Amino acid sequence: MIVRKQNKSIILENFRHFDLENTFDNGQCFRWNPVSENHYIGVACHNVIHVELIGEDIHLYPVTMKAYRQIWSDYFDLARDYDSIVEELTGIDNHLDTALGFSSGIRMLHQDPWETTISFIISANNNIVRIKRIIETLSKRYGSRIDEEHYDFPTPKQLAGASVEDLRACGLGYRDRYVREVAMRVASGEVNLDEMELMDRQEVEKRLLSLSGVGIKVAQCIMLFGYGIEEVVPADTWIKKIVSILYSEEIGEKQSIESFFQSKFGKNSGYAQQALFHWARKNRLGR
DNA sequence: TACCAGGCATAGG
DNA sequence: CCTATGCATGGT
Repeated sequence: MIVRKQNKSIILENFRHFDLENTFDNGQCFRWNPVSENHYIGVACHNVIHVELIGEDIHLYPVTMKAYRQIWSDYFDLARDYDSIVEELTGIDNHLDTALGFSSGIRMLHQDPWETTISFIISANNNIVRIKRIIETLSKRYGSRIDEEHYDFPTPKQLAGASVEDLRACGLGYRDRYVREVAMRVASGEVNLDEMELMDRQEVEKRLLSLSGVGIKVAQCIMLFGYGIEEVVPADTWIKKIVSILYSEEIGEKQSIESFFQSKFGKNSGYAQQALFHWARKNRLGR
């Protein structure tokens, strides 16, 4: 991989496996928006950052070489060899092959556990457009200003400063008290989401499930998108629909979707799940 | 206009 | 242990 700096940009030359739409509009993140087909802008890691495909190169800006090494290489998971992941997943199953073709170039972002936790509490029984709107409102009202039009995701203390009524006014619906309770527990230090980075899956899952508004599906999303635990398979309505339509003959009578995926697709089941989710949602499977 | 959305907490069996 | 139900709000 050739990385070079030009003015205020970091340029990844001739970079493979980074499709902007398939990465930023696949339901893993909520603060990225298109400027044009080959240009997205997002708020992540306390910054506003552009990602633009120019020719065969990916441009990240404004980014210093130091920030690239310390923050963005990890956030965009740039060191990972996605070609080998796709290669390992190809040829197992016709449906997955179709989904992988449609969902090419997805990168699994390494997102902040706190932001991921609150975001996926909000995601419960909700749609992606509305989830994004709510998170934008929370950031504008309680987050720190980054530039003229962008606000950072609120810190635990900033969010804990909002009452349930304040939160309800952000359009959270019945999830207002979940968000408040979790913000209070994290702000007080009773729950430390960062130290959980070092724990194993079982312990992370147990702790996440102790948070109000976090059930198994939301916990799995937080583990996959916030803690980089790749083998988890969040089973939302789309994945359940996929299984019922495409794999009902194959899956065991009382087998969980996760164990079905893991036995079929192995350690990269989380990636397989994300490709199938994206393909099903964009093609309105079963509708 | 109904139905649905990256489900959860709670009550009842 | 299990399944059933209510839930705020707005997108489609």
